[in-house]
This record gives sequence, structure tokens and C-alpha cells, in this order.
Amino acid sequence: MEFKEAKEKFISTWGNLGSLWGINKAMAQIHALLFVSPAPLSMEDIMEALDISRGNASMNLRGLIDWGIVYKVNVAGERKEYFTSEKDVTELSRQIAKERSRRELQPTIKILKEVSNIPDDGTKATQEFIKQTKAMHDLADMADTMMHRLVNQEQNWITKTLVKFLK
Amino acid sequence: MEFKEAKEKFISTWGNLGSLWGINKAMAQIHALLFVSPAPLSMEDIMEALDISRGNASMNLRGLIDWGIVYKVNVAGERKEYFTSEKDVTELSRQIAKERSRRELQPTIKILKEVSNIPDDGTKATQEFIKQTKAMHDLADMADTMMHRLVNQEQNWITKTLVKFLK
DNA sequence: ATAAACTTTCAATTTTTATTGAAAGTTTAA
DNA sequence: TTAAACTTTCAATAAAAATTGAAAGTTTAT
Repeated sequence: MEFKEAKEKFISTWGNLGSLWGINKAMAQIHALLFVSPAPLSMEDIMEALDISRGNASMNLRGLIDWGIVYKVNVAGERKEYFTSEKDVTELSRQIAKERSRRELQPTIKILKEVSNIPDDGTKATQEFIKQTKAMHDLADMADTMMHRLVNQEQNWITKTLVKFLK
Repeated sequence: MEFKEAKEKFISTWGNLGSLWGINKAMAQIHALLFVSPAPLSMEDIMEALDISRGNASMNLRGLIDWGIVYKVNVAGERKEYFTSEKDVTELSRQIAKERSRRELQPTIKILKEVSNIPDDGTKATQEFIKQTKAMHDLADMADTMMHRLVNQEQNWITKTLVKFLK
């Protein structure tokens, strides 16, 4: 396999995989393209490389910036904006974990807490509901705490934890 | 909040959250419904509770069975099939981790290995591509190994690991 | 064997989501 | 200050995904 083919394969795979972390195809593909580019790219570059419209490129770049994994950069002597992605996979993971916790996990935990707090009216249906939603709440809460450990404190929590289990 | 309202809220929240683990709304809602039901439900029950068609119920129940988190059960003296979900949240997590590894992570790792193995032609673009896809491969491989620890060996790997970090 | 009870399949349709492209908006250089 | 260079917005459109419902398929009781 040659470079060009491999690059296309990587970008397309990453695009289809976007759903794994909750983003659309174009967004994931832009990220993939920037992730393997040695230098920042302009919007034109991205539009051309992925064959997408200006509007699409603009909106999805903003989305990636909101996720905190793509940055605007100024290239000396150039008027237009250039973009580059977070290159370090550990930092990338941390950023994604942080955002998913904020966007999905925390709102879910809040709702689980609410619904599991209804009064026990003594019926089987209610009792099962409370028991199950409480269990789910505790699980989600644990997962969220893990993610925060990952994101905040020790930079290399992943590495430390993994080293212990991987060898 | 009363039981009925709480139940609706839980089912609807879970439905919208389906995308978090890569399943559609109806599928996630069926799972939520079964998860909090004290007794197994028939297809009729599910269709009525969620206001969905027979075809929809049938296909999504199969999907959930394929995920290994919903089971068919026979109710004595009844001809039709009844369905129940995995009730234990730990087992549920294990099953989902196992399936996601098989469906998404492993195919991705294979492709990352392939594309990062192209010959180094000495250009900057190729060198960056190899470096970045290798880093991504290693990360994905670590994540997959973690998931396997979770799924195979120790039943309570999560608990053990978490207890260490959570207090 | 047959018919009632039940489940699955899948083409047609609806709904949701992503994408386009051109107008409006913004910034910069002269 | 103005016009060229560039970016954003958003209504219209296209593409993708989910849903329906009825016909076909299967199982079971008699």
C-alpha cells in the first residue's frame, strides 16, 4: 500500500468511526486529515482534500474547535486562517473524555438521580424502577469519576494504570 | 415526580442516549423499558408501551439479542415469546464493552496497523502519517486490552480498579 | 393436514441528519 | 473608505437512517 491509498483509507475509516465518539463523518474526516498533516491546512486545502463545500468545512471546523481538538493558527505573511489538530494522542483522549463527560455523562447522571428519587409507593413496578435506575446511576457516577481522574489530576494516569495491567 | 413520569423520562433519556453506545432510539428505548420492568414483556406489550410498529419491535429486539443484553424467555402456559433484559449493570457493561471491542475497536486496530506499515519514502508527509497512525494504533491497542481485562478475567476488575481511585 | 397464533422480512414511506451554495458578515491592506 | 480577501450563516436540498405495515414465513394445537 502506498502513502496516498493509506491516507485515504485512514481518513475514510476515521470518518465512519466518528459515531464512536459522537461526531459526524465530515467532522471526523477533517480531524483525521489534520491529524496526519505535517503542516497546518487552510480551509481551501481541506475543502479540496475532502471534496466538501465551504459551508460544511466552516461549520465542522468550528465543531472541532468546540471539542478542543483543533486549533486555529496564523501562518506568517498569510491572511487566511490555518488549522491544525491536537497531535498528541494522550492529550486527544483527555480532551475527548472531558467533553463527553460534560456533554453526555453529567446530564445523564443528573436525570438518573432525579428519576431514581421518586417515592416508593410499594408497587413492584416502582420498586424495580428505583432499584434499577439507582444501580445505573451509581455505574454512571463511577464512570464519570474515572474520566475526571483521567482528565484532571495525573497527566499519565492512563499510562500508570495500563502499565500495571498490560504486562 | 411520580412513577409514570419518571419512567417516561428514563426511557426517553435512554433513547436519545443510544448514540453514546451506537444503537438507534427504538432499540435503546426497548432496552430501557425491559431494564426497569419487573417481569418479562411480550412484543405486544413493548409495541404498546413505546407506540412502535410490530416490524420495528421485532427488528430491534433481534438487535438487542445480538448485543447479548436482551434474552427471550418462555412464560409457562403462554405461546408467545417474552423478553427480558440483562438486569445487572456490571454484566451489562461487560457485554457492551465486549461487543464494542469486537465490532469497532478490533477492525479499527487492524486498519491502523495496515496503514501505519507503509514504506517510509522519506517525505515529510509520509513520515508524519506513519508516526501519527502508529501512535493512534498503540492507543487503540491499549484501550482494547483494557476492555478485554474488563470482559474476560476478573469479574470485578472495574470494582477493584475503581475502589483504588475513587476514595 | 389445517388453521390459528404468532414472528420475520422488506419495499415503500417518513423522519432525521448532513450538505450545499450563495448572500451576508467581517477583516485587512492600501 | 473602499474593495478585495476571506469566513460565517442558514434556507433549500440531498442523503442517510429509521419506521411502517402487510405479505410471507414459522410454529403449535387439534
